[in-house]
Amino acid sequence: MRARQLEVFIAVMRAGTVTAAARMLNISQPALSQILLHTEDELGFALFERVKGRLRPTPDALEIFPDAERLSAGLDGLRRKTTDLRLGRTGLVRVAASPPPAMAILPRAFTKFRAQHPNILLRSHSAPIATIVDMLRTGDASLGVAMDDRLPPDIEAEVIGSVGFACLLPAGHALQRKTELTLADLAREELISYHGNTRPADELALAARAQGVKLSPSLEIDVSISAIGFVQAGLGIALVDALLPWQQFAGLAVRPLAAGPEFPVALLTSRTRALSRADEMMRDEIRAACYAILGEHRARP
Amino acid sequence: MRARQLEVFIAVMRAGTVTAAARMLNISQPALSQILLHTEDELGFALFERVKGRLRPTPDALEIFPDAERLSAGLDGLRRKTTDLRLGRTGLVRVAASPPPAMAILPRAFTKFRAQHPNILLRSHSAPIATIVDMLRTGDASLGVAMDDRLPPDIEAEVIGSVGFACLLPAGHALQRKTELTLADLAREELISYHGNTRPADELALAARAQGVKLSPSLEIDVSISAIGFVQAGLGIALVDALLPWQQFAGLAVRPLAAGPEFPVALLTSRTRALSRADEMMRDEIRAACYAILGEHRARP
DNA sequence: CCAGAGTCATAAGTTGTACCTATGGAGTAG
DNA sequence: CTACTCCATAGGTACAACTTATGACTCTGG
Repeated sequence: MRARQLEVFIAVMRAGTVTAAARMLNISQPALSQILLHTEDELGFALFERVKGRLRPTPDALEIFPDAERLSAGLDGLRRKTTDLRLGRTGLVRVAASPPPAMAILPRAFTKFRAQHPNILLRSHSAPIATIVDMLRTGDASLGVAMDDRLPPDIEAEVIGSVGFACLLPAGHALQRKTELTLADLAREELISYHGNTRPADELALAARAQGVKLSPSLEIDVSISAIGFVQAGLGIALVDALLPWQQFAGLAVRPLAAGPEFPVALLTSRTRALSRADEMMRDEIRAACYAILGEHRARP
Repeated sequence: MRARQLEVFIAVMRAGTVTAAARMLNISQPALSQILLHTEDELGFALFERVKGRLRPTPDALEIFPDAERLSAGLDGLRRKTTDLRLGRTGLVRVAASPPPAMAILPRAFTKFRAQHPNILLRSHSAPIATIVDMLRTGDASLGVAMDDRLPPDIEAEVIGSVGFACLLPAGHALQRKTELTLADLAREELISYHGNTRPADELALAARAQGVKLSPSLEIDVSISAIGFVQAGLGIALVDALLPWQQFAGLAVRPLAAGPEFPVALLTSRTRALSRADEMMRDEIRAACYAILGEHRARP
């Protein structure tokens, strides 16, 4: 099985039809059809049953699909790695992070790192946690920073700090007079917060129940940074992580949430991939930057 | 990077020289040299430094070597798996069958199959017909064997034989002197047979009416094998399928029922699911085993 | 029941990869 | 200097991977 045959097989399995798979791979339908037929001929057994002009995977195809996917992803990762090597000959450190740490922690860590290692190329990816895990697995990133420490077993999560919640008030809101807010203060407010079935939403609900408060989020978001626009528009008070540098944004006031739950800040690495020396140095800088920034939070919240 | 380029790179890394690597891969030295040069050209950076006519790996080559080795090993593994699948050396065959064929046909079919394909995992489920149909639909089994050919339209039933009824007499019963029994012989006996509204019960009643005989089952069972205990306890004569190897059980005498109805023996598959190659081979073995066993029945009933 | 949109397969032709054999240049060792 | 080893180049063949054009089949909506 050649690499191309692997790609074609996977595309057809994912797309369901030859035509759609050909579109995915940006080649013509007959080209893909030929490769598929030739692959089956070489393998000696059918990968798909042709029934009423459609394709249906055979059990044999289902059997090898997971391996094929893993291998193809590995090949893609290697291709990306080689192009990275071509471009940044002296080295490349890729960090994938959720938006809050990407905006709060990485700028400082990258600044320190760049000062010490000026010719190492740095790359930052801001992505949701699932993508970060995927990038670590394929080698598209070697370090990750996220606000969750419950991760698959092949990902190592080192908790390097924790941060509470912040309340974002529209400019001029009455609650702005208090230096910190409690869940009880928010009971009758219009709330903007993480949508249900996510970890922060669960923890907020849990804390509210424990304090005998009933919260009623009326606007749900998936990433905290998207709250900014809604708060500026006066749609309500946002309950989000306290890590993002909210002070930088105009039109809103930030107040810490007292006695609320905490987010862990975790440094992620793949257990199946070794770190380069540059990666290790970056890891140290991220640890230090996180420590420093959380210290500033506590000093001047 | 194509798969072949990966193999060539690894061979050169391991062998140290182009010539030795070409020998390892059983190709000519110029062929391998070409592939290597072309690979470097495509990658955009050198994998080897040419110094004094010899090759020395560059740091970049060392960087990607572990990934390349892992991927190449994975590809080899997939190739081995596919050839195993083609030859039917690997896989899992799950057969769901009613108790009579499960005990009479599957042992022989599995024995033959195992002799030819020792590494294929076999799994047998003994279940009532409704469960068999369910398992075929969900993919929990790919083959079914039952004693009924009237099945839902999404289940294909191939009749591979038919078998009559057998009478199980308690040891020492008066009728034991006859070599075969008729429905008339059973008219005034205590009978153990399938409970009403099942196909065998209906067919028995139909045949009895056609022959002007009135049967009076006094004990109803759902699966034929459960008759054994009742017969051994002297509760009556059982009228059951002749397929199960009743001779194996002590304390009862077996006599064929003459001029009685017949059970079809059907091989079941789902019309919406394809068979793996291993499944197909097992299907052939089941057909053969059924043919052989029914032949033995006719020869020595 | 037919027209149109979708499916997959086939045909014919182009390009480039992966091989081959034959040969040349360059370093090393006797 | 010669013989040996190494790698690269030249020229040619077979096949894999594409292209466009086309046909056969199935489902669906008027």
